[in-house]
Amino acid sequence: MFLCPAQGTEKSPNSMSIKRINGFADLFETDSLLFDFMETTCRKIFSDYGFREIRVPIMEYTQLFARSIGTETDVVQKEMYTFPDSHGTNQSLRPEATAGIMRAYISASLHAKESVSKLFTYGPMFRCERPQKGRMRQFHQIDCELLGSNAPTADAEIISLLMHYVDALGLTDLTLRMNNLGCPECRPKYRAALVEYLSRHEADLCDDCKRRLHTNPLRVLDCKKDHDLAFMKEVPVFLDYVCPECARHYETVTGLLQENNISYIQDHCLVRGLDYYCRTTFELQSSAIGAQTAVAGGGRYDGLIQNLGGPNVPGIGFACGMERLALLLKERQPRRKDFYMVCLDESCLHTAFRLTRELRLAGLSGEMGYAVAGIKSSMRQAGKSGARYTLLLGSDEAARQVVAVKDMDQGTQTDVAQSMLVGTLSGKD
RNA sequence: GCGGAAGUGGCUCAGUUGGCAGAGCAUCUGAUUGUGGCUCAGAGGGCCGAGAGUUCAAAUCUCUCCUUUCGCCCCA
Repeated sequence: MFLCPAQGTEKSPNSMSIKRINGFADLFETDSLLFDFMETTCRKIFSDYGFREIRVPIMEYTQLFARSIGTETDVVQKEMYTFPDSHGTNQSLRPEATAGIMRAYISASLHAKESVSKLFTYGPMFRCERPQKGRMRQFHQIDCELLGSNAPTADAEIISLLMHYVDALGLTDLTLRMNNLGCPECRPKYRAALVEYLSRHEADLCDDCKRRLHTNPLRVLDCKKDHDLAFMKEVPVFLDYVCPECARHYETVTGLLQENNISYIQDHCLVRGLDYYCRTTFELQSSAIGAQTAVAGGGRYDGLIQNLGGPNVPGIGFACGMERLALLLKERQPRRKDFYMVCLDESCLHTAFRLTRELRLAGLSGEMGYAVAGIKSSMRQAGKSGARYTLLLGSDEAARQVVAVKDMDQGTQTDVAQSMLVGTLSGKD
């Protein structure tokens, strides 16, 4: 201790508390229960549809994301957490899950083992954006991918699953928006026509859209500022450029949705931020969660696996933002504990510990006070724990240890032999 | 990366023209009640985000920085 300098009133730097990283959240019980609910419901429903869980690493080589998401996207350009490994090769925390799943699919040659692969995962993703409501730097997504089928029924099944899932969570007031993005045959023609039209009105576009016109012209379509401009009413629509195959595919998908009472809004302005999407595109929106309206989004990505060096296998999938779902979910109550063990006498502490352990091994849930406290504060703790039964363990005049079981709902109290405790509490359920 | 707003006990926030740092809730203690929830009394707990400046005097005024938050951008 003599090495320590005299402590004055100055605060030593070591005593400063370490802060949480901006955009990274701590989830305490209330939020944690919401995530547990979302995950449990997800596992149940997704597996009912034949999807299997896959867990992929949260880091991949940066190149994987660059090639799948698109080198020009903001996500790749400036939002990824990227570090060199010991050989100097860049690796990144995943900003989304699809790329990693595609890589795993190719690595494991799943296409050779089964014609169709239905996979889902959920977990943390990382994007270094400015945090705001519904947008964290570490955020969580549920991700669902259906690989190996280009059939419209696959598209409809994926959307049906998504709608089933949010319904099971008890969410209403969500809007499904749909659009057809076409294929590498027809989309470039539309894109060219759009750029040609918008270039003629470039002077009237907002500053963001002037930039978008060159980086991602389809994005101009869903600009909030320019949407109501007069010349936007005359903007070329994709429907006039779509090839017959894409048109037929999309009509079948939307027909299936209509037949099954899955309502949606046809939104010609709906586009995706990531490069790999084609044909069927959809987004699930809510107006109740702030500026970030998208709760889930997805679509078809038929060329992606081949682009990543895999076989030419089509795919469709979606990602669902769990923080955004959580904003819409009602608070969930923790499961009620069966008992709270109060020890009234120092000589009973070991017995209290043993009885608590026996009750737990028998499948009952509960806690015990760790030390003998005053009856008042002990009862207070018992009350706060919310447990159904308070167990009072103490010694009588003959120094025998006795347990009293108090029913916290009815206020009744009965003495119970130690050997009967498990049976008594189990029987009361 | 760019804007707006806000930082005062654990939490939610008052704090007047600059003049001793406050309330409610929570926590703990005590009283009362049959051994918890109600009521009453009391206590602990603060570098007023950080640093400079103005002033006899700054939580308060000025500047800088930091953090948080809501938007823009982007995305789920």
